[in-house]
Amino acid sequence: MTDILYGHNPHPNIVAVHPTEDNKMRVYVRDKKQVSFEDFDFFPFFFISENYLLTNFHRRHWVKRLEGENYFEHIVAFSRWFDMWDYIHNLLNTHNQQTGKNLSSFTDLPFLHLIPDQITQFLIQSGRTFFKEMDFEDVHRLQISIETYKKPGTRLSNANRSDDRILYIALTDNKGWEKIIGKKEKSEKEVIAQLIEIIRDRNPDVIEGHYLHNHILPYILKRCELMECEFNIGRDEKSPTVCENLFYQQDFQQDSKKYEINGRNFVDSLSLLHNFDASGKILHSYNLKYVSDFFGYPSKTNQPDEAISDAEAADPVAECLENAKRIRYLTGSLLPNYFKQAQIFPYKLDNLIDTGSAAKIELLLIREYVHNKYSIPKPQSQKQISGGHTDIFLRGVIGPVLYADVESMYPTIIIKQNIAPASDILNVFNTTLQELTKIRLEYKNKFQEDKNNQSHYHIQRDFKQLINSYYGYLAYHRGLFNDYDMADKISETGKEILKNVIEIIQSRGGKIIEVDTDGIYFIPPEHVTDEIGEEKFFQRMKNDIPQEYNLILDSRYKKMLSYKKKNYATLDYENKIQIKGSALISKNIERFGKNLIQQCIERILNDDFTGLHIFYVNLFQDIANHRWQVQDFMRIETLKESLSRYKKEVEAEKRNRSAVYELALKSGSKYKIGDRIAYYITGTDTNVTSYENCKVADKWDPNFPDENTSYYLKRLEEQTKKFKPFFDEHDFNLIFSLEESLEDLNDIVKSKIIEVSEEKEQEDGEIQKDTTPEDGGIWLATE
DNA sequence: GGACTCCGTATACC
DNA sequence: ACGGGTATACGGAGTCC
Repeated sequence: MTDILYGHNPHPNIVAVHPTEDNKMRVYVRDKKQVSFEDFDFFPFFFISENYLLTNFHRRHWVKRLEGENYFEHIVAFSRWFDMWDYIHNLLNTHNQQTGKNLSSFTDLPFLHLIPDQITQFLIQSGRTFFKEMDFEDVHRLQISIETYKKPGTRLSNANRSDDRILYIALTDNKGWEKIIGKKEKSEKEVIAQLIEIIRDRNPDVIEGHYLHNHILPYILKRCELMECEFNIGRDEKSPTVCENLFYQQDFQQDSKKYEINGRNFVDSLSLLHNFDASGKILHSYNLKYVSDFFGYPSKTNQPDEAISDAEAADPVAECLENAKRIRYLTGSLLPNYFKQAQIFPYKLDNLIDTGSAAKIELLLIREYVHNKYSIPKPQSQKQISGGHTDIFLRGVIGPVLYADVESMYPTIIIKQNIAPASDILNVFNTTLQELTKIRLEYKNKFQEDKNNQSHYHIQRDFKQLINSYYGYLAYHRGLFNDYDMADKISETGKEILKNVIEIIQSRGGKIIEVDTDGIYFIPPEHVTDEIGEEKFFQRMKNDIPQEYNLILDSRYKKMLSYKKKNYATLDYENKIQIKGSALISKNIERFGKNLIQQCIERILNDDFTGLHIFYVNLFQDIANHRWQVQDFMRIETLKESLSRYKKEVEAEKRNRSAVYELALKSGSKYKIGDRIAYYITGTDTNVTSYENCKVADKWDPNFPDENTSYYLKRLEEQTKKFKPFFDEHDFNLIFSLEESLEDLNDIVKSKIIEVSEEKEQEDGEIQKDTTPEDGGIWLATE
């Protein structure tokens, strides 16, 4: 039943939806080249639990008792959006009177469940979704790039300054059309008028830009405001509206503006990139040229027959057009993923882009429950559940190494064991997971067939993430259908599977290095000496585990530096090094420390101990003699709460003082949440209290360096200490000392491997407790 | 005053 | 508006000798 996944209404070719003034929903449909619309009834609704229904509400509404015994067993519907809110205000008042509380928001009413977005409500109610029966290229997408003038001497163009203005606007679309405006037009007002005319004429479904919400739209709207003209580009001929995303973080209001336009979708390539690289480890910047090149934009410099002249490169008009093309390329690669998702989830395209997985999963459930007129549950109260299994067996420099993992372990467990929330009577959870898995595999195969098609890669990647979130949803404290027992069952099953694989590897003569949740690093048995042997060994091993779980040989490595649980580095057969773990790559470490760790890992993995020694000596002396830049030793931290809240908490002794906040308070300038402050440690004593001895990085003067050398030398030692376990003490002291060795260190120093459980015994001097598996000691005796 | 523990925060892995 | 648990590093504050 794919209706459960796509919604039960087959209405094709929907490209936009918005509410009209008379409380209908206007649905725009693209047929070949024309866009038409039709208005449909819309009944705003919410879920409510018995006993809380109002008896004295006289505006038009319907109360429906839903089937089943889940907590929210009534749905209340209205003919007008305003009436629904009226009802809710009455609910709040009644509740406040009865309880003496002073609740101000519907989110505080535990007996009410409301989906706050009108369009999403409509899509749930009607079973419609966007883009059914359409191909991605059928959607008409327009890219926009603006070139602004800035007053000489200023850093950025400012729409508020009368001198600054829009010079050119470049427009492209996915049909290959391109246009520059601002060359012929006499005034900025004419440029904007021309822009509006073009948008209305071309009539795109999607308007795309880089920094669309933070730069392009606010700039254009500000200029329109100053010139007292409308930017009415909506299909209803209205202007964009701002949704001040007023989400409150403690006592501080953080504003992030988003714009909406009736009848079209605004897509900011920045959001797509942010979703692509949420951890911030892949992309080094969001600069348009950099990111489009990263995704493989065929730039002119790569095409010798179309050589780019210097004049052209410096031409702002050409550059502006080039930017629009780069946006088109970027969204062409990243947007199909959301196009596909929009066919499934009841969201308007632009809302879908910044929605989390839990919300998506939940709306699939709710849509089906509404369709079946079935009651929906409330969240279970929070409870600690078990997680994945992690362990480390060997520390040191080890090779060769294999990495095996159970493919999509948690989702597979859910499907194979038919796990679903107890409240999910209609079995939507498991059904949708299976359907989403099919789609993921379909796109994974498509990508295997054509590796040039990046959009297939992105689709399978995001669907994989979504599928993996099904486990997280079960333990999500706000999830209506959460079920902690089921989440527990999944992670316990996962632990068993992993322990089973560990035993199999050990029984076949392999040695485990490190395991985490669903993957295992191990040394193949000695008789396995090459890639073919490894593959054969793995296949034999694989036969020992239950067929429904797919164990795969994910990768093989020349060497591995195993440090602690979740902290290691690998060296592959192309000599590429990958470092993992917060102890080894944390952003919290100063740049010099990060460099040091990287050098240590690189040189240890390559047996270059002499080089490492020289590097260490040089670094030590650079620090001791202030031969470095503030960027090398400053630390950057983000203000995570408001200064007033910080002060309050410190005074109440609920929180420790912290250097960044003290600096922000001292400076007197206005800092807000999210601001980043770079600072360094001053003073002379090694063990200074950092919040009393710190300065903003800008104030460091290379001519009068006042950084705390002794503190930073201590930091240096702290980082090098991490590598102590890899050597005998004598060897370690040869590398990390200032003295010159008479011999070549590469001839005498050797890195070593330690059995971690043995080490534990030695350090603690304790009898080993039964925390390790009963067979843990058997194979340790070998070698 | 140093060594130790405890605790909260930040970051990373899967 | 918001998936989860497991793990390491680190600074501050309190405790003990």
